[in-house]
Amino acid sequence: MLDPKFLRNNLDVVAVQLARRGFTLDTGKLTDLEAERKVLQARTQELQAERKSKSKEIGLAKKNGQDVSEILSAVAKFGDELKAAEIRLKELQDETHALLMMIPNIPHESTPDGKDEDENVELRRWGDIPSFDFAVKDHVDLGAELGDGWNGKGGLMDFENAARLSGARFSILKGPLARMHRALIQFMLNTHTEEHGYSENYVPYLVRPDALRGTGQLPKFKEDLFAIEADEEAIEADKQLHLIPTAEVPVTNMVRESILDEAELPLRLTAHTPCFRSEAGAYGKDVRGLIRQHQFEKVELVQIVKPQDSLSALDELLGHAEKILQLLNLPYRVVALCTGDIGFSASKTFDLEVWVPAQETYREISSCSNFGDFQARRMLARWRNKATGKPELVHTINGSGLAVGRTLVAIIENYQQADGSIRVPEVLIPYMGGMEVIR
RNA sequence: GGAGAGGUGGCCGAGUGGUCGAAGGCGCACGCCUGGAAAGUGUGUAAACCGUAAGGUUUCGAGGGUUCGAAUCCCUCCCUCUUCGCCA
Repeated sequence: MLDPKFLRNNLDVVAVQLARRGFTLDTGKLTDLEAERKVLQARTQELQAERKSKSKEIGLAKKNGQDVSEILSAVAKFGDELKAAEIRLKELQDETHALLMMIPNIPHESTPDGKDEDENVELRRWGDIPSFDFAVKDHVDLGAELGDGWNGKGGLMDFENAARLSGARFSILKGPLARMHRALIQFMLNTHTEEHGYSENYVPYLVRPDALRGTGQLPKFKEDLFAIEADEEAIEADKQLHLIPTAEVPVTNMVRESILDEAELPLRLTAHTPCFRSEAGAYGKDVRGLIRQHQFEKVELVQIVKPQDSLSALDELLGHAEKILQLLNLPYRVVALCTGDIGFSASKTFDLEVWVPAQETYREISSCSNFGDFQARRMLARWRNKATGKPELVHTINGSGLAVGRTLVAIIENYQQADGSIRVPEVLIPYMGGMEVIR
């Protein structure tokens, strides 16, 4: 959420900044709401102050054994007006808040302008794109042909069977492929906790709407989430559980409604979780196979930092994600997302895109964003500034380190051999019980 | 799921209808003391919101109710702890 105070005092400036990302701010609506709110709030508070002082008078008078009937009737006179004012004020505040919750973050000044992903800016490339002296296959074909005879049928990557259980966009991994998937998770977590200073967390996969509002998935992106069936009462009480679309939600919300000591910062948190997304995007070659699933695994990196540190922390976190690709020797590039492509809550985002040989292109494998105080304000996550003695909003940063399924895709395709077998990346061999090739 | 006990400021903890946003302690900040530190000691220190400010409003798990007035009384719900049952 944007700072409501800043917003109403700089409506036109904010509108211009939001226009950079293609969002049209309804300034007229906000102005109208604000005008009515201001008058009403002043009046309401005036009446409340009146009631408060009168009530104190009554208390004193009673104690002194004086007659209070005169004061009582004075209070009764404006009771109805006060009640009506309070109700209307609440309505106005709720309406304004609902509007505010639908407004995306302001892009950071360093975020390049652009209307969509075509205008993202490539910053650098790493690694050598492998050349093959045979026709490369994609991971779907490779996976289906691997493990001949393994448990009878279906290859090591089986979408047909998964579809029978769960429908489209689910997958089954078997044998050494399932193990490599698990190996990747261990490898990523070990690297981040042992080399990059993150603390490991195990977190809930089901969360309440408040947590999702905190990080920005709600209220605007309800259709992308899987919700658990709940009765009217639970929904009314705002307790309906949702499957997490990313570990960002439970991990970032670990600091919600708290005031952190300055000495505790920065917090570097990591967690491996499954992620569930119901997004019903178009099918096509570029989302074939394991690329876009309703259920996938991810190792997430989150940092909670002081505002002045967030830009450098984003660079640092990006480096931590890059390190995984480097250790796996997977070629990738770093892309700065333009204003038209950054997510709702983000002010600045770098994507890591890994080389996918079968598509002869780079595909997103990690998205690292600085949210500024946007999520912190929604969560009421603060730190105590020693200089001022006051609580101030933290800044939040997160990124995938990495998406496990897509990393598996990248390994399968980049490490494929002419006979359809897959070499195991050097760093994963210990995690694979010494296995060097998957056949 | 049953029974019992609880949910108060950054933390602990007092407070059962009125001058309570709330004693006391811890922590923190600044000062005194000290060669320096610790100890001791003095003062200050909840948050959110409105307001340029002065100042004001709200908040004692959440929501509703009673009342001129609620941390305090009533109702509903949530959560935590203990215990029994069940279970991985």
